[in-house]
Amino acid sequence: MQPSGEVENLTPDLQSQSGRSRDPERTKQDILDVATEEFAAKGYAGGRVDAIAARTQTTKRMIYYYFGSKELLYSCVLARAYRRIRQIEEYLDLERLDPETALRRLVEFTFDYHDAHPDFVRLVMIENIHNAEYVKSSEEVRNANRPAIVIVKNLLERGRRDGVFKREIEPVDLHLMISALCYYRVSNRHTFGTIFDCDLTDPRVRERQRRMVTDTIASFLLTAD
Amino acid sequence: MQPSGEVENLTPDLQSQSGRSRDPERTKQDILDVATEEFAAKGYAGGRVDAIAARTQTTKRMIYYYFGSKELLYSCVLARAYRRIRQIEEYLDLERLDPETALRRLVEFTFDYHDAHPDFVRLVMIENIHNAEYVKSSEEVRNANRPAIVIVKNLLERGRRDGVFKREIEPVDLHLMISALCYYRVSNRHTFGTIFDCDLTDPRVRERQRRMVTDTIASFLLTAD
Amino acid sequence: MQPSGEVENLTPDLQSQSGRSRDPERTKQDILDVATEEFAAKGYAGGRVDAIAARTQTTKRMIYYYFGSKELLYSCVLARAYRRIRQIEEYLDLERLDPETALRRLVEFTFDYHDAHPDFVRLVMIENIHNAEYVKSSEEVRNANRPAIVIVKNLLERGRRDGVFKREIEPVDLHLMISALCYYRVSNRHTFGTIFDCDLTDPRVRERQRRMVTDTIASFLLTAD
Amino acid sequence: MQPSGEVENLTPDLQSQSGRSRDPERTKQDILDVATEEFAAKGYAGGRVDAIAARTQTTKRMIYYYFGSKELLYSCVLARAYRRIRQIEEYLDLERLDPETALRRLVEFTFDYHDAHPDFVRLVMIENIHNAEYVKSSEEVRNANRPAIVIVKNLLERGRRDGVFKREIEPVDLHLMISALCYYRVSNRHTFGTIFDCDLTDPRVRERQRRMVTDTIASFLLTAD
DNA sequence: AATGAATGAGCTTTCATTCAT
DNA sequence: AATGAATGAAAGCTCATTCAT
Repeated sequence: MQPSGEVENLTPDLQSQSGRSRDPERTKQDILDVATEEFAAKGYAGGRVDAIAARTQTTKRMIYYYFGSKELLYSCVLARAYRRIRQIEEYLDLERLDPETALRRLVEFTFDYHDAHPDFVRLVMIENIHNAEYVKSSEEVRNANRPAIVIVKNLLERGRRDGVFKREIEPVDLHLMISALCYYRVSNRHTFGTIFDCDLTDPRVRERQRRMVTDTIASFLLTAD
Repeated sequence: MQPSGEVENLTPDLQSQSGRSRDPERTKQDILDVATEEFAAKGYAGGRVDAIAARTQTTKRMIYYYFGSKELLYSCVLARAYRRIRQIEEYLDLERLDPETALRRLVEFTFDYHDAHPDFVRLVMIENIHNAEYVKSSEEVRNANRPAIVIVKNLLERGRRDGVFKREIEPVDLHLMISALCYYRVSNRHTFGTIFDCDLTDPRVRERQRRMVTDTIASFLLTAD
Repeated sequence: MQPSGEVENLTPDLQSQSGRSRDPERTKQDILDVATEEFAAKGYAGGRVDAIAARTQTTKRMIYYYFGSKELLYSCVLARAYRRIRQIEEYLDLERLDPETALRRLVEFTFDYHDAHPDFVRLVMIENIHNAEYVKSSEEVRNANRPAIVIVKNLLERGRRDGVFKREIEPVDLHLMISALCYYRVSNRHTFGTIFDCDLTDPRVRERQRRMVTDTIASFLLTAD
Repeated sequence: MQPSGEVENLTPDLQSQSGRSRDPERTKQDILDVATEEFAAKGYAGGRVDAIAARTQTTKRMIYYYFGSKELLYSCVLARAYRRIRQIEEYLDLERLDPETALRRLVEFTFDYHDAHPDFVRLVMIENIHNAEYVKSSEEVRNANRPAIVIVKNLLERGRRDGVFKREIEPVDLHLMISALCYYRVSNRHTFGTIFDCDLTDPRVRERQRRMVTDTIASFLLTAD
């Protein structure tokens, strides 16, 4: 396939010797990466096991060997996606900041994460189309994500105690608003962008909306009727 | 000959009395109603032409007779859904109200419409999964929905002229925020509800969030840093 | 495929015009015939839907169109096989004959039917390998075959009343013995024939065994310890 | 990584302590025991190498290491089953008994063996479904079982010489009848039991039929037309 | 001698669609 | 204008088996 002559990027991985991959864990991650793209792009029903296999170093048979079924593969994709957002959330470390700064930081982080991970947003969309069947069945996902509310709760209490936050609001409701404002512009990028003729991926638009969303949440908590 | 179990060539028996239904337009609407439910419930790829036919007064063959293909049927479903929200939007009649009242009314209407039409929300989700391919191809949908921005634009101008709205904000950004806050709690009902153990369909929750969302938008526009 | 020249047996069936069969009922029977052979030859698990399709005028798809699944096809094959033996049983008309003649006629008929229908015997073997799951589920098969016991019961009563039959015996036990003696030489044709080096399909062997089996049953009923 | 659901590469954990079992012969017997059950239960085509491995102390790989292929494993299962019935037959020791007693003993032994070994009966059924391909190929099986005819032949000759047996009958035919009457009630337990609503495993039924079968064979040989 | 990892080939089944009147 | 019958193509999945040490 490669003609003779100088070949610079001779990949030093052992795997292609006689077609067998040496590293099962790497193969599994490879499959998960591709499956994430496929399901995020086409949905669960629209995603094709064949298509995943074709873009992988392995065969379709290996997908079943490692994951058992299309459904189980989808579960693993989703579990990993939810695990990742949670891991990063832990780095936030809002406790040391004053309430308003902490709030702004939380919103900005949420904004940035959604903006940077459209595939995660799409997986969540797809999971909602399936009535969250997998999330309902996975205690892991539920447990891993609930702490998000605790973070918001602690922040709210601190802000109110300090007299900075003027509003009464349920932690879950605040979390919902922040999520909504960060999620929608990614999830509905295509319909909204098309209908209103604006490019939601444009960096300038992103910056403008990032400030607006943060200000909206802040102005709500910091004022009162 | 066939024992239990579904077999394709089940004679359609009584349903299509004497073989043909009298009213083609009614038949088409019937198909569209069922198709809307099916696509909203299962997505485009997950939706089954057979399943639509089975819950219709006609046969699968008629779907192809009237709509040509699954894709065209989906287009019609989407077109109708977008047409409907637009029709109702026209009743809003915000011009006669003072800016703040008009703004609150706009948010409340948007909130109520999304809350009352989860199938519409799901169709929009599905269309986004498909990268808005249909919306991109349909001038009708685009034209019918753009006026929404004009409404917001006029309202913003009037509010600023009157000195009521203190913020500089792009009409499209305001529309985005209102939509996001109303859409997310319906679109992500299942994942959000499951993870944070709250019922987003509960009337009390709805009322609380309706007020909160309206206040959030209002407080943003009516205040300044 | 056929070279030019005189072609005597031009089958007058219309079916092969443009590849579509005109007669669905005939197609179904065709599939059932081939499926009977396939399942009888290879068992349920060993039978291949592809193999059935290949020997049919239709495609594999049609098998699913008409029968829904491999399992349902197998059910239909079995139902038809049981229906047939029952239909023929009704022609026996033992009532008019004296008890001994009637008994001999019953045995001979049973012998001949098994001998002439090895595929039926094989289907029964296969059904027993599957613990009669289909027979258990089919009221039709059970109802259709139970009358066989009534025939035996009536005959036994008549024979005892007339003083011809000297033995006390349960109808179901007599039926079992007759069946066993007629069934085994067909069901175990291959192992028995191979091990003991005899051809159980040889007409002379069949005649000898037919007489023997009949005499065995008769001698049992007509004598007493 | 894998949530619920069976996946192939489940680590075999504790089972093969330190990776290797000490006793190869014991392992082989273990595999044969499980394989006998599996093939007897599901047939050759229906039996699964995976299922056998799962219920064994070893892995699927070992089955291939020791037996080479599914087919060879099946052969070994069958060989062992035939070897066993033969071994026990040798204990019969009919020579010392008078002809009628010996005959009754032979029938009763055959009856009891079949009744006690339904798996053997099922293996023979399965082998017949496969047209005795294995038995045909195995000189061992053929040689080991033919003596059964010699036993019957000697008995018949002795009985006729003594004037006790009145019938002319081929040894192979007598063996066939005895086998048929003992085999059928086990082989067709499920279909016969279901259709005629009787439990052929009930001890009282067994006793009744045991006597009947023995009497039938005896009455046939001891009487003449 | 023994084994964990991997797999090609082929299985049953499903799907949107068209044929033929 | 309307429809019953049929179907090609491809999907998800399973099976006995071999690779490579």
